[in-house]
Amino acid sequence: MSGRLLIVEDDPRLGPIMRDVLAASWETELRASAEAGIDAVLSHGYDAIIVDRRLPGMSGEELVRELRRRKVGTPILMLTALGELHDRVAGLDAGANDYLVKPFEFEELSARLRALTRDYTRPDEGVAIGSWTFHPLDQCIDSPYTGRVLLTEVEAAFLAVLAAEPERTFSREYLLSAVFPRGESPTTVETYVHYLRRKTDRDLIQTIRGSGYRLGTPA
Amino acid sequence: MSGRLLIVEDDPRLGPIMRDVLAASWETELRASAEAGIDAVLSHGYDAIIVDRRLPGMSGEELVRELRRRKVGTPILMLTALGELHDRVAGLDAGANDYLVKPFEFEELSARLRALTRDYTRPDEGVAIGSWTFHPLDQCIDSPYTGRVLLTEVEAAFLAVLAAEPERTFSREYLLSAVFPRGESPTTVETYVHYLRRKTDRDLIQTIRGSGYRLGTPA
DNA sequence: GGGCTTCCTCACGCTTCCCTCACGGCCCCG
DNA sequence: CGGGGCCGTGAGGGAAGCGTGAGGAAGCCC
Repeated sequence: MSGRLLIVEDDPRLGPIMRDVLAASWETELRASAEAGIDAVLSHGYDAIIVDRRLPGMSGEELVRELRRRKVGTPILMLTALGELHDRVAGLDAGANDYLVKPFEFEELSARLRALTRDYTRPDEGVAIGSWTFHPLDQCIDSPYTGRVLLTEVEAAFLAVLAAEPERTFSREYLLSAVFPRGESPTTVETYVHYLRRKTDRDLIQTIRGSGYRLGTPA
Repeated sequence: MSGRLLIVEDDPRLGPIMRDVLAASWETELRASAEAGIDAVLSHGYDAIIVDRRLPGMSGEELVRELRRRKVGTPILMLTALGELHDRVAGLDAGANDYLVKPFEFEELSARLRALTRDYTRPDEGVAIGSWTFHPLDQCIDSPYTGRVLLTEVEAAFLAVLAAEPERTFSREYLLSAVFPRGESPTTVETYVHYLRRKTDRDLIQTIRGSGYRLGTPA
């Protein structure tokens, strides 16, 4: 199982087929409209997304643009019946990472997904967060001033999610589903923000009132 | 100029053409064999690599595999005359990030390179308002002089409406119905103009007496 | 088994924000 | 120059969102 995959496809035949075929190697989820897709991404988080270019209402391209605008960095593969050059260019420039023309073979789709989600840079050196250095594998975080602080498993997982995309603001629901797979109480998020802030410093995690939390120093 | 690009291509006609065409947006370098390509990568570092699948001696696929084995994470686009499915799958599984079949159009090659090297984590540029830069999603506004100011939800929504059409003068009623869906008191508009002016500077929003408000830069 | 850490829930209290209102100043017109 | 409509500004009530401490349940190590 390579991770979580979202498919945004309104074709009532192709959608379910893709979902079922790819279910062999992915935890797949299917949505039939761009709006539903955005909702899903913002509240759950995926490792890859397949988007049909032609969707009822908001198009696949607009969907991609909206997600990129919201700083969602998840790899996106765009799917289309149109093989024209300018369509492909437009799709890629909207923010898609790859482009596949229908009809396609599932084996190629699988290979492209694998290529998109491969992670070549698994840093062991740690991630910089403000003046701190976070070591996900060692579950600790260093400061040049106050030294090293050990984190618990959940604290480290929580911070890792935020650190994966430092510029992005994560909603409460996203964090909840990303860190706590079973539906925990929403206030748990606040508690762990509190723990991390107490262990490090108050400004490590920023509150965006009404939206969620994000890392670091906007000032 | 998007960065440094390495082309590994032995075709004495196609290689130089690619190098010259892509030189418009990349600092390009050309190598004619896999071995020379590996040398170049290990000693220089690039932001993207184009590899022909068919090369004299060591193949493009082996080249990719070797680079990945050495933990080189640079995005690689593979190029080939072979359009067969199993070739494409093999190329991607070797570690290439994308695959383009000859003959191709340069515009698509460019678009795919752009897609491969795009950095989603860089902060978006925001909307310019006078000397300020407004970031709707982050709910903040930057000034080169006084730094960043955080806005509340309603303040940001209010400013977003004005910024959508910077040249337009918005009536009080329009702003009221656009920002405050339920019919709020008309003076609320004045209050939020006031909040925004206090947080930024007096000239950010201009009063058009008898008509409404518009964004700065009067002339 | 006892004491410790960790994980998660809950409820109280506080901060922040939203919106209203009333007063006072400014501008333009008569 | 005086008056009336417009607009700016400060204070404040109410509510939503968030922070924080206490505490119970479960696992771990002695």
